Amino acid sequence: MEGPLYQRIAEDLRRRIARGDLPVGSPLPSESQLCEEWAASRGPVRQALSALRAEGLIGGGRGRPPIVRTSQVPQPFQTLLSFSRWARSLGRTPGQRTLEIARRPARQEVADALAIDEGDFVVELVRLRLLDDRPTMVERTTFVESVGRLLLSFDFDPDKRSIYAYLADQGVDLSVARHVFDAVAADPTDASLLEIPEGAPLLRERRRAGSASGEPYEYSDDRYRPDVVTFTIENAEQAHPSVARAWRPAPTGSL
Amino acid sequence: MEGPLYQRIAEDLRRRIARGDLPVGSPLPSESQLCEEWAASRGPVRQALSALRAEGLIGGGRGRPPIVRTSQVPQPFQTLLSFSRWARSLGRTPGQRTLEIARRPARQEVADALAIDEGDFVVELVRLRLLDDRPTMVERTTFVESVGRLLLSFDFDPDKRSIYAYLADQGVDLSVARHVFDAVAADPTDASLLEIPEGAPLLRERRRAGSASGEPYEYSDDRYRPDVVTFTIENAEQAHPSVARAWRPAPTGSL
DNA sequence: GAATCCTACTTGTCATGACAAGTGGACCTC
DNA sequence: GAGGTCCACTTGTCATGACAAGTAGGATTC
Repeated sequence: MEGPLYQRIAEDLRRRIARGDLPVGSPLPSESQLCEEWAASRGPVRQALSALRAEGLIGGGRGRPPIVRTSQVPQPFQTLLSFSRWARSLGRTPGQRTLEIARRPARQEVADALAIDEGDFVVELVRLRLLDDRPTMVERTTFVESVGRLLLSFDFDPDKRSIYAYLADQGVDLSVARHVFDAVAADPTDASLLEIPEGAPLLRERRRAGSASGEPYEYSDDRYRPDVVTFTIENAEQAHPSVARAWRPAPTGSL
Repeated sequence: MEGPLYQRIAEDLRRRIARGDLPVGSPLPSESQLCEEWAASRGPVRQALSALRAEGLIGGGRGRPPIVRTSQVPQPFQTLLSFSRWARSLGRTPGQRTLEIARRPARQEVADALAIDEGDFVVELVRLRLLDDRPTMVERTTFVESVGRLLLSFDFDPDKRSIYAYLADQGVDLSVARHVFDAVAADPTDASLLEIPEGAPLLRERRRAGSASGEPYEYSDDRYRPDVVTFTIENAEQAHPSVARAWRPAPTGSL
């Protein structure tokens, strides 16, 4: 383990919480105990605890020791980015049928989103995503060519493996994303793939994702059956909002 | 000004930034200067700067002074809660036509959301919301009776004043909310009010808001014209997500 | 003139010490 | 036993001092 002392302390505590060594509801070691453990002064120890507090992992306050609040902080970024990872985190089985993968010139809308010129080559991927074998979402993703060419390689099968896991292995840094939600009517393709009437309302997520420096790598137009998937924002006056994609088990799910 | 020193320092800096005394892009006073100003040690000063950094107000790093990044931190909670406040923050003119305000027994779905029994009395409010006189959203809001009775009072006109501002004055503490997004087809009422064909896709936000202790006060079913309003989530791997309601000026807005 | 080096200044990290404020339990009193 | 008091222990806040790491600009060298 490297880095500053306070980060090592925080990392160690995070691991102990995640592994259940420090179960939910149990108190953390007191500051003075942590100081002894690490032969550190209170500065780095308090900095580490402050980081965990900001992540929502621990609570507590003056006079009482910090309490473990939750064993795992939700990871909204990965959850919103990868359909298959999200499905598995819910204990459901993701599936997919790749309908088309093509290298072609970018349309205007795509070029705008990816900050390239109209006509520049991009790699487009159209997939039907399934949840427990039920048609759930039609995904039309466009990658800039430098990233997309990795997907055209012969040793990658988009029906077997997560695209994002594969791209991460290849060194593609996807770490910022912007999701815009609206509603659209199902076009004939959507309707036949999702097994709904043409014109039925679909929840559309348009996503642009890219590197930390803001360079866009992918643009996607995803259309969900609203009776299967919803998106949720939890919001409090004095806290950071949390966002999540939610699966709707019953036809008329409650809020 | 009261409270701990570091909070007073942070508050003072926030005010200086908000008032334009420290414009966007300009460097803050160095830590040592702040120490002199406040006759404080580096501890509280750094704690204050750290708070501003967490709020996204300032940037900077080792070796370079902190830079003002933005003069006002977005307030996603209020922005998502109050339509009129959101509209005004965009420089647009909100409008509204109250179609119905009634005291009646709760339906099943509403009772579930408000954690009351079916048949308990609630106050329902149906409003058409306008943006620059264009029909934008149909809002069907239900309040628990203790809150709703405030709206039935004669000295409140829902077409003149923000409901949330009024309720806040009356001591109603709305500070946590949960928003669930999906898509629905416009029913005949939606269609005629929003001036769209029946069956057209609408972006639906179902919102439950309540007190900090989790007691629900209102449940709302809001249906937006997707060509006017979208919702956006900005997401980064190592940062808290930010959420916003967005106005779509052009018929085919870009991402 | 251009590249390099050096230096003053900045923030990041950590140690040590001190006191205030709040909690919870042991203890005592009634 | 009920209630109040006291005290040890916790975290919150702040001061002081030190060194590391990074930046930016001037001085030096080529």
